[in-house]
Amino acid sequence: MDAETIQRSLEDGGLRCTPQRYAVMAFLMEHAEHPTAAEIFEAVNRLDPRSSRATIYNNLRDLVEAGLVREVAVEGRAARFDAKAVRHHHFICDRCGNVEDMEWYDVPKPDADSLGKRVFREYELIFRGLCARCAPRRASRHA
Amino acid sequence: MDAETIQRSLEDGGLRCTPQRYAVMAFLMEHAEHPTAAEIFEAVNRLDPRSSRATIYNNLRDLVEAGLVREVAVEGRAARFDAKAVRHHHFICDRCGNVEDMEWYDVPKPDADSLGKRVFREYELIFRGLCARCAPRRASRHA
DNA sequence: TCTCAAATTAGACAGATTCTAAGACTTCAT
DNA sequence: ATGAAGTCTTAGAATCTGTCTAATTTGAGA
Ligand SMILES: [Mn+2]
Ligand SMILES: [Mn+2]
Ligand SMILES: [Zn+2]
Ligand SMILES: [Zn+2]
Repeated sequence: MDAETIQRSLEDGGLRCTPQRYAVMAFLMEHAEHPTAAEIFEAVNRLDPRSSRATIYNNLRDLVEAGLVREVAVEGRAARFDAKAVRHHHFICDRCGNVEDMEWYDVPKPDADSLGKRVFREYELIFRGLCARCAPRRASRHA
Repeated sequence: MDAETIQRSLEDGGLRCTPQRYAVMAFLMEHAEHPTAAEIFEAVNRLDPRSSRATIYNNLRDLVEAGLVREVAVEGRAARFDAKAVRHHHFICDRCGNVEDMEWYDVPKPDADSLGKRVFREYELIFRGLCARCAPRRASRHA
């Protein structure tokens, strides 16, 4: 992944390009597996400069607020993060909790009636079932 | 809500009808506001018999596994629960995190190609934006 | 160079959920 | 009715995730 590209996307989001912030963004742009904050912390600290846990969380928050990163909540597990490159839906595995990207397609938005006074911003489609790794051992009941 | 109905739905799910489990299921069937485990704990303990926190969580897990209850993960907040009466989508407020029901409508499932070896079980549509209560004060930045 | 806001840090803290180990309750076969 | 075996509940400890605090460092701009 080109350093220029990463730096530019931070600046586009109105964020200064600090070494720690750069490391988080770079890791997310290079890894599409929806890592958790803990995984990002571990990964970026295998190389210098070291980032503290607080900084990982601070930067993830900043990146999400800037719209550069998406946070995916998974029931009962740590949040996962995702550099929003191209629009896409998600598939979440019932068994292992893995989040996988699914090709984007539009679906009809809810009509004004059912929205009422709510202000619509976006939607996403979540598919559930068993991922390719879990499907074969479907019979076994526990992770 | 009819006691018979609640009891029957537990048995349909293959679960024994204990007083504590009944209390959780009854509360969920009578309250559509997607309560958290803590809210359920507090509510069912305003009357006897008392349920411990562990029992609330145990029973919520059992109910979810039995397919009687849905768990809704919201970024950065406690999980919310939902007796799956009628099929519906969800609207989640960006500002206050409230989860609201939206009328169900079908959308096209992903094609076999993009599913690959995954086993599809269900999908849900999540809308995001501002709820009716938050929309008016849209300008203010913090909850 | 100086100043000041922004960013980082270690560690304390808090909230949500799970785990543990013991006891109580059910079921079911005698 | 009795006893064994499994299921359920419980209090509290433990764990995991994420936030906060207060002190320090950094770096952009004057
Ligand atoms: Mn993704
Ligand atoms: Mn609902
Ligand atoms: Zn899986
Ligand atoms: Zn709201």
